[in-house]
Amino acid sequence: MRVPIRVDYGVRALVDLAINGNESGPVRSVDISKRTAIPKAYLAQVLHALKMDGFVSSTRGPSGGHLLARRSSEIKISDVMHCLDGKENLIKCFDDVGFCCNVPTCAQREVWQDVEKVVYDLLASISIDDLVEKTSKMTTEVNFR
Amino acid sequence: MRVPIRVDYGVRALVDLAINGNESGPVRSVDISKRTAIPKAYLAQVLHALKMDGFVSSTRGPSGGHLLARRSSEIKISDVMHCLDGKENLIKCFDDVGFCCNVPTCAQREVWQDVEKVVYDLLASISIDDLVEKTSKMTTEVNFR
DNA sequence: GGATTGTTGACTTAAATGCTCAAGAAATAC
DNA sequence: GTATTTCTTGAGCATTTAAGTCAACAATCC
Repeated sequence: MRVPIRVDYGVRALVDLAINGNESGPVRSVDISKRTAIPKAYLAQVLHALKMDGFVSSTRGPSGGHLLARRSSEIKISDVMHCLDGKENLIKCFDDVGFCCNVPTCAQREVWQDVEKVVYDLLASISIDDLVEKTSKMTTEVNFR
Repeated sequence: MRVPIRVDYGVRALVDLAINGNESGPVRSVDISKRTAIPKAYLAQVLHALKMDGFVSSTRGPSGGHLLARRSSEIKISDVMHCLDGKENLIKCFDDVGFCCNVPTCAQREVWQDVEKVVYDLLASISIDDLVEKTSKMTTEVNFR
């Protein structure tokens, strides 16, 4: 059970956009890549997926780049997870009807469903903006040393 | 993010052992396999892993098989998870020192750690015996129809 | 000895993951 | 217009993991 790194990449990119994307114009993916150490070409894919789900907007050409399409406080980590980790379930027998043999008396179904819910609820309680706040606090602390 | 089916297999096998393994003797893996629809040879591996971690005992030869080595109320799903899903972390940068570039100011580390904890806590609150109880209730309900 | 059961390691197959590359399309600058 | 810059998109690649099979083996019981 592992969170794909691409979800973490997505969160990092959005946090970067929230910090560095302002009215002065969009942020180039190359710059995000440099700051976050996410491989350039891979980040492009991640950003594109985030665009498809309406979290960022993009413009091409010189002075083009990406911007948040929603307020950072309105993007929850659960959204990013859903966008980049797919829409599938924690365990296969939820999607695959007929995958689970003993449907009527399967007690552990509920367990995995509960796990799913608990994870989702936690991630839904954290927004990109929360992470921006936290990051700025951490940075301050580091600078004070 | 998906729970490997082998964890579910492990839980199913333990529940089966709790129900069908009694003082009359051990349970053959073939029988567990038939009842749970877990592939025979694969189940053997799962049972072996469970044995290595002290959850079941086994005897070979005719009238051999497996038995729970602990009380079913004292085996938590989190134990099974740990046994069969490995000891690694939810996201790679926890194990891999140096994998994460911006260690001092990485806010989302904490997020993934929280997810991990919340999942673990939930699974630690459920025992094999709880599932046995639940299963027997569900079976009764089905039979009453 | 022969039947039965678990043990163990080697293999196979399929899929997912992380990543790269290159040809394209849109926007801007000249 | 052309050149340049940026995102777009599909293809491909290497590695790992998951799920499963198989066969030789070891222990146990009759």
